[in-house]
Amino acid sequence: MNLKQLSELLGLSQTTVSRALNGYPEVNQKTRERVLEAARRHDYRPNTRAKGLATGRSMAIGHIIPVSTKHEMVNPVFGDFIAGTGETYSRNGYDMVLSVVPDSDEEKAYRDLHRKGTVDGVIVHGPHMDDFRIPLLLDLGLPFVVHGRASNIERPYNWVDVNNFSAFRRATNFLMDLGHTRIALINGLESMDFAYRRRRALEAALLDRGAKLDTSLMFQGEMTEALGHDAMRDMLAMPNPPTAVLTSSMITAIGARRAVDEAGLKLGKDISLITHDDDLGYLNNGIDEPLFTATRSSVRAAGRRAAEMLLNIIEKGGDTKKTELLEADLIVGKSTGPAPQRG
Amino acid sequence: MNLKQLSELLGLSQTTVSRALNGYPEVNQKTRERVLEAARRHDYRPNTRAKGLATGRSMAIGHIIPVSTKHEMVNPVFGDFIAGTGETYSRNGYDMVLSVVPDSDEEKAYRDLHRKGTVDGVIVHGPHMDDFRIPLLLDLGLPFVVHGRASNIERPYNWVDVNNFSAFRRATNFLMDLGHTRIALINGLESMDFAYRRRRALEAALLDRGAKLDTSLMFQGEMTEALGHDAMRDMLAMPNPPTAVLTSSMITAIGARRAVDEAGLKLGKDISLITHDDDLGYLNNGIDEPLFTATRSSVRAAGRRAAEMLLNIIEKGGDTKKTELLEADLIVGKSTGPAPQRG
DNA sequence: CAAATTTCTCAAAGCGCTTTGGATAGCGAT
DNA sequence: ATCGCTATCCAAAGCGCTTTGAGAAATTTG
Repeated sequence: MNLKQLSELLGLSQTTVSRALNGYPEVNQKTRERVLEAARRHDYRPNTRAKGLATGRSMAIGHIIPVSTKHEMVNPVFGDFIAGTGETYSRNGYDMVLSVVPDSDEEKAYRDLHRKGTVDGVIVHGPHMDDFRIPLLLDLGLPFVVHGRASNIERPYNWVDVNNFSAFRRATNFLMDLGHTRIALINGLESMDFAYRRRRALEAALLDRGAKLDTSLMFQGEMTEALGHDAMRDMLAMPNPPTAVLTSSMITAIGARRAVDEAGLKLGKDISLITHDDDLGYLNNGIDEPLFTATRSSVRAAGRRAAEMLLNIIEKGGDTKKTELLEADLIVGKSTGPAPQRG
Repeated sequence: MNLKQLSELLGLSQTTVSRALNGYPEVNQKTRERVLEAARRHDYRPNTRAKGLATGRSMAIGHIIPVSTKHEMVNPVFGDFIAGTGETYSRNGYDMVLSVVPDSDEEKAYRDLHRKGTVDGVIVHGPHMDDFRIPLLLDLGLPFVVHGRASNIERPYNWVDVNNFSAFRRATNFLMDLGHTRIALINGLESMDFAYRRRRALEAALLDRGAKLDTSLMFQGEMTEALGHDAMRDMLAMPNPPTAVLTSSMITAIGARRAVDEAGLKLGKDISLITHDDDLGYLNNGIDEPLFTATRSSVRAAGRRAAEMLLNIIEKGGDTKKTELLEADLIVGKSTGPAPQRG
């Protein structure tokens, strides 16, 4: 059933039927009802492509996921993030189109999405400190929102980010209040902007109180369980191990905990740990009392906000760039305690 | 730059340019080269919607992700699976469109995707034993491939699945060879087909050797860390705890390990554990020696296979249904050992 | 050299929708 | 009766592409 058939069936023109369905005023109330009723009865759905061709809109938002041949890993946070964006899209009649491309083709993928008119806008994931995608998209003129920020980029753009700096500063201060001064960091790759900010926050908080940052306690890498485990194991084997550790993800925290267990130590007593918690559905940090003390910020909620911002930009236009900084909660759990006294 | 402009620029008709670009034979080699060169130089990309409208194809595959308001959880496996499908799609010029919908609207979502012509086919995730989506899609006539199977459905359909039954039977036999007879199962929700099959496999393997299945050792639920932890903790508190446990996911296995650690026991010595491992990028099961003994099958590879099957069906047609059963590897790691002798 | 093919190119229709620019009818006002 | 509105409706153009059905030019054949 298409528009033509529907209109013939009703004895009306396509124009009138189209207007009736799309809520234009210049159509009699009676006919509008007749049209709506017929559309419902025949389960009429306008063809997306035809509609898009006529309106110049695609009613779709793109997400590009680069995969590297070296470390072909999908960010575990990704599923929850797009669950958030996706909710917003479908509530507003948009589709989400995902492109999984080799990272060497990433620029081409954005250009194609734009030239081919597949999407009305895109969301950029996991920005690096100096991310080429931002100037690229600004130049293309394709509406976009970045989940995160890129420290080295001057030109304004739209973003939604969690305040990584304040979160990790608070976490550091919390540990120092408990008497910790040797604080390690098991971070994501510091070419990623969020990781860079977290490290800087730790550094700043330590300096603020006259403590020093020990670079031998700084680890970075893909945030796997193995990274957390190996880093923690190596630190515990040091002559002078840290008394507290910050980790950038629940997954690395779990790995770190394994190393602590293996060493026969107890988390929150022998060594303290604070992790960042993206509040992923399948990895919740304890129901009643949280397992880990954590800086928590729902990545799913961030997805919702980013999508809302993008749709708003696409529909309302407006040339001033929008930004939104989400604050993380500091949730106190069982993994932190006073710094142990050295004998 | 669109077709019209490009053809005017070349002094050719749209017909000829279109044919030259799409590789039709009835165009002079010289002109074809001229056209291709001009298209390249002006970075011409045909508009997706216009092309789709003309051809009746959308060059897109849909994935529908239902979210329940009760347990709004995104399957952690999902990210890797669509990484697999997505690779195949983009290699073949297809887009992937994702729809996140409240589970109450799921049927409508499939119908809409079909009526609106948004996609040429869909992939169905996580089938239940008696999944309404399969007859629905068969009736709609929308090409689809199921990742998994639905035990209670008779009509043939296309699927790609891992052999859950043989995997869990092998795992059970492996444990029994080590002397274990009290074997627990921490499963996914048994309304899910894969979970049902795994339980049946355990049951069959036990019966085969004259052992009995103890229903008090059977757990099921969303496969979270907490499920694994709580189930294991409860079992260890039993008067007669199991000596071995099967888990359905790495995440629950991690939770189970935590309970074992908390009880001061040692995995692979005091209690054995075999988990199913979907070989997720961020959760790899040890580099050199696997942490957990596991039945391993890459969900990403399954995604690739499912996508290839679907594209093949869409392009080649053919009415006989295709199926593909992937075998899981049994990987021996540190979490299993001989059954402890009771004092 | 004319006729029959083959090769190459094009104009125009069509995909299913929106939107522009009228047309028509009804109605009170002149 | 005429005019000016307003309220409704419609025919047709257009979005950017593919494809059908022909025509012109080049080539082969008798």
